[in-house]
Amino acid sequence: MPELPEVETIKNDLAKSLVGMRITGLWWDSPKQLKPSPQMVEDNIIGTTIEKIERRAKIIQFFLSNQKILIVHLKLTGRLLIRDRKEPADKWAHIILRLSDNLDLRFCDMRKFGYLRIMSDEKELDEVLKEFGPEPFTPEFTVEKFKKILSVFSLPIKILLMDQKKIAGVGNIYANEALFLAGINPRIQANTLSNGQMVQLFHCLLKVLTEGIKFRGASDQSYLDAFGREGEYQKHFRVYQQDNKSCPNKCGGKIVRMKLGGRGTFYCPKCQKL
DNA sequence: CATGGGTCCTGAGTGC
DNA sequence: TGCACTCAGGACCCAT
Repeated sequence: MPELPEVETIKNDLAKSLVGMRITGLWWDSPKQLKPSPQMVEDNIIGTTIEKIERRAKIIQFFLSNQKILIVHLKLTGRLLIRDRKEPADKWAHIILRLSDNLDLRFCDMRKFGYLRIMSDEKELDEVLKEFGPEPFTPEFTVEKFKKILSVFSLPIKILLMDQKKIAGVGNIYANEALFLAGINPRIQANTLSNGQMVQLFHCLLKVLTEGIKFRGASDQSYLDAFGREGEYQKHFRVYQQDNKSCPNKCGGKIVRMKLGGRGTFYCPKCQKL
């Protein structure tokens, strides 16, 4: 599933290839995934030029020449593929933007949880984006800010890490990996971590996110970049989906899978004690 | 503020 | 071989 590193990779691919392109058409077979409605999206994008493409949290933003912004959330199984129009149809393609130079931007989504949404102006976009917590890799994401957030909540630390309102962009893969690297049990209440543990976790989180970007994301089930290529980070998972394998720290223990907040959670009981 | 449940959706996996 | 069933999960919504 696309998290910060995967969405960042896709955004960079798109920015490289699509800035300056004109949107000439829209095709869809899944109306619910075009918000607020297919007609509204169509009316606001046709004939515009893509001026800038950015990412905030797991959301990709296309800034258009008419000052509207098209945002995309890939959720669990969404893909954005740049294709030549004559290339064969992609599996699970539900929305296609027709672009200049005979290009398609194909939104494919097996589970149909993702969406495209047109924002009428920057103000409306800001209303959405301001709900997110601090963005990793920006100056506002400091160790002090991180510690402050953790100290306010008694939630299990893994649930806090994945809460987009608290910290932006972190999902299940990178939360599991960061907690393992930091040697912190996913169930521990955030506000009971020691200063040292919080500092450690801050650095481990940035480390795994950096690794994820370096390896162009993790293709554990359905993720592909904008050119249809798999990422490599799944080859470097320490604990995510590694249940029953021996702990990478060679502690002699085995990685265990449990449920936390309804989500698959992977950890080493010996290295990440409660 | 915390916690737990339901919702969206469909491919993959299991059991018979 | 095929049918019925369960499971997975990001974000959001609701009730308690």
